[in-house]
Amino acid sequence: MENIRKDKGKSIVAFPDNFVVIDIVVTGYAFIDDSIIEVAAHKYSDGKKIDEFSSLINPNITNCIDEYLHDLTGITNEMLLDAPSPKEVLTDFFSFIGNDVVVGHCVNFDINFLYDSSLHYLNKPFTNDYIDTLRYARKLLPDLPHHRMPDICDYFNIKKEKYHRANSGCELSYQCYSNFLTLVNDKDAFINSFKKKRSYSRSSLKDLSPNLQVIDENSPFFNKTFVFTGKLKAGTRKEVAQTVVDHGGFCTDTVSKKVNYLVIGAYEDYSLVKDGKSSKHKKAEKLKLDGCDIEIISENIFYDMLEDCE
DNA sequence: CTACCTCGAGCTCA
DNA sequence: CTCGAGGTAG
Repeated sequence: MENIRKDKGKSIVAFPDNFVVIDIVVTGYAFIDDSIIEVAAHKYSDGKKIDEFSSLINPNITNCIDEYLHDLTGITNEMLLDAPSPKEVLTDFFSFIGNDVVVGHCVNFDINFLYDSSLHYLNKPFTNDYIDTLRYARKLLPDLPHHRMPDICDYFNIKKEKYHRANSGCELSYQCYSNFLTLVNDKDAFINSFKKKRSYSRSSLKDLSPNLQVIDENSPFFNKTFVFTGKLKAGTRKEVAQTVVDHGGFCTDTVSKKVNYLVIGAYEDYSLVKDGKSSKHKKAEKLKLDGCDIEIISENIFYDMLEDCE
């Protein structure tokens, strides 16, 4: 399990003058059980296609194309009978690609398949760096609900016929790639947008406001401040916090002197929590010893309190 | 507060 | 891969 495909190339964001668009057709998504039955590669230099390669592959597995796959691709079992062996095709295919950067949509998937096949049939890894237009799509068109190949083609008005064949897959990937490049105004900014550290912004429970309705001043929640730790059975923390607020209470993310209740959910399965108590739990116990008005209650007691004021 | 870690879900590929 | 939602430490 460790260090799988350790010599695999990197997924890069770049604007190379020379690259090779690739696409493959496989019998399914399982890397171990399924086989590559077609490959294609289109070589580009300074914006022009200068060469191309494609071939079916005979994996030597009888009837490896079922009805579904035939309907999808148009490839038949008979067509594969005359095709060369994986070893022959892959040798020529990798030789054609050379050391160029590889481009494709969700090409990470193709790379993984090719890596495994290369190891298996040629006894060497596939190490080329690659540009995955799926990453570009998600970055440049964040509002699109999906970023599958047909979605991207529709967005750019690219005609997609028989795109489940390797050659047309290359063609479509290239068109998508070109269109994405036109959307990039500032190359450095684009590259940097992939390097940005992820933000850890968390919507705080403090800012929740009551959902409407009249607030019962006699409710045990009224003007009381709650903090949660662990996973709650009743739903997400925010949802539970909302009900507290609706009953006139407050919620925060941190335990302090102003907190009246700490609700203990399930956190045994959190690997981060050592010696059985979360940091919030320990802090609350300390505050209680110091004489603060803070109650540590179980999740179930909390739900009982909720029921009592329905 | 802010910064960083980690687990899991959803996405995408024929 | 990316992100949301949990955690921790300073």
